[in-house]
Amino acid sequence: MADGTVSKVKDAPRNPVGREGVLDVAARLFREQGYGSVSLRKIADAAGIKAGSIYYHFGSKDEIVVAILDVGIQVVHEKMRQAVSALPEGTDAETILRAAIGTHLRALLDVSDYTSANVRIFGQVPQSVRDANLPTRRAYEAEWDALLSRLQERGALKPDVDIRRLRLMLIGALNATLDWFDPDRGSAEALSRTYADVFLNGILERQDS
Amino acid sequence: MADGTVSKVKDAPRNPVGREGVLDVAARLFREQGYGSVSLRKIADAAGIKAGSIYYHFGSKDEIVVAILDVGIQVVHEKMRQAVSALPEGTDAETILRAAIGTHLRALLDVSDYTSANVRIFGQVPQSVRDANLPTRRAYEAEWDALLSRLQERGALKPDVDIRRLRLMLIGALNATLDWFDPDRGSAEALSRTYADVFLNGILERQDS
DNA sequence: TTCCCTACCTAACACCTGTTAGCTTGACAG
DNA sequence: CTGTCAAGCTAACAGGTGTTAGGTAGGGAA
Repeated sequence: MADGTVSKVKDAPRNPVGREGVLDVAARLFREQGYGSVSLRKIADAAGIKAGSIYYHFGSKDEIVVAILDVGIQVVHEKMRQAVSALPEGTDAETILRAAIGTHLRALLDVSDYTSANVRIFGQVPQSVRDANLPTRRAYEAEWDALLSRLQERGALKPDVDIRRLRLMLIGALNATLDWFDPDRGSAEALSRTYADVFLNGILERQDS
Repeated sequence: MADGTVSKVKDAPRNPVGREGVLDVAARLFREQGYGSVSLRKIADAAGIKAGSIYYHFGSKDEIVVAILDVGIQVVHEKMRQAVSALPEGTDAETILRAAIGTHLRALLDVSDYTSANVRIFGQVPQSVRDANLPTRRAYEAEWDALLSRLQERGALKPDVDIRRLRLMLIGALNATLDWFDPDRGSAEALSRTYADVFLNGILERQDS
């Protein structure tokens, strides 16, 4: 425990905000206010530093935004992959889909400012920023397409639905919740169950009793 | 037909852009580029006038945006109401819902720059502007809630789904298509059929054969 | 002709934006 | 004590923003 030099162990050295601190603050602001109304000075203020200092960590505003967009997708991608692969082999299609839907929705509504910021601002951001985020985005989309294709080939999904279109509908619908979700009216967990109910079985009462 | 004075009939007097011309151009730009990247100078340029001249027709930029948002909802509201009330009495729930869904989606994707602009920029606009648009929006939401409630009371919809939540899910899902819809990959008409299929009956293959 | 009114233009304003260059601070290593 | 280096500060820049005051062209009415 005791050694010659003091060093190494830092109690509260000066607590610099740092690159990650800036990113965290920026992600929260982008989620709350959208892209257009968040300036570098707002980010700096909220982080407790001055606007110019941001350029010590980032080369441009776009660089911040791209970083946030990428992390946002990586978070939800990783969580979704883990949730699905944690299920025992031979799990039925309904359970798998419920897990995937629930994970995506919780990442969006409960867990990550980065993921919600991504969904919120992707459509507001310059084309070059969108392009930079595309590869990451494509990877997540491919994960969903693979999952859905597997289930369809297994005969669990209706055979006539186009996978790409189904994925766009599904993720689009889930992402849209960000505009109106209110935790006081029910948890993300409960909402995800409702979504799964509707998407899996529809809303029509069936008369095959 | 013929009268003393020439007057009244104008062939092509000077063709002023006018208030409506500005609105039309602005709605298109907002739909294409979002709220943040459309300045008054861009609107003026596209309309063929100078920025200052816009203030002859509008008191502020917000006034333009509010006007566009309101018209956007009114258009789709009117069309949806007409489409549903044009159906003969006693039409089955599935047909009614397909009509409503199809009308909303076509207004969004085919018909109106105002409606698509509304969906695109509502989340990017200052709070005061959103508030100004709320009454119009509420009226359209009420129309949907009334429709869905009627069908649910009739026993056509599953009884355990909350109407408000169902409406948010449905319209949210439809509006999300604006982010990815590509007319080269299929018409809005066809897309609306797919949406109705999924929402009405779900995506799971049923084994009650 | 004279007047009016609509629809526009010109030129400027105060403010905010992203970005840059150069300086300061504080912790640690030798 | 000295030097180094990460982290942040100050002050300014060029350009874009919404907005305003005052001027102007041109058609219709009297």
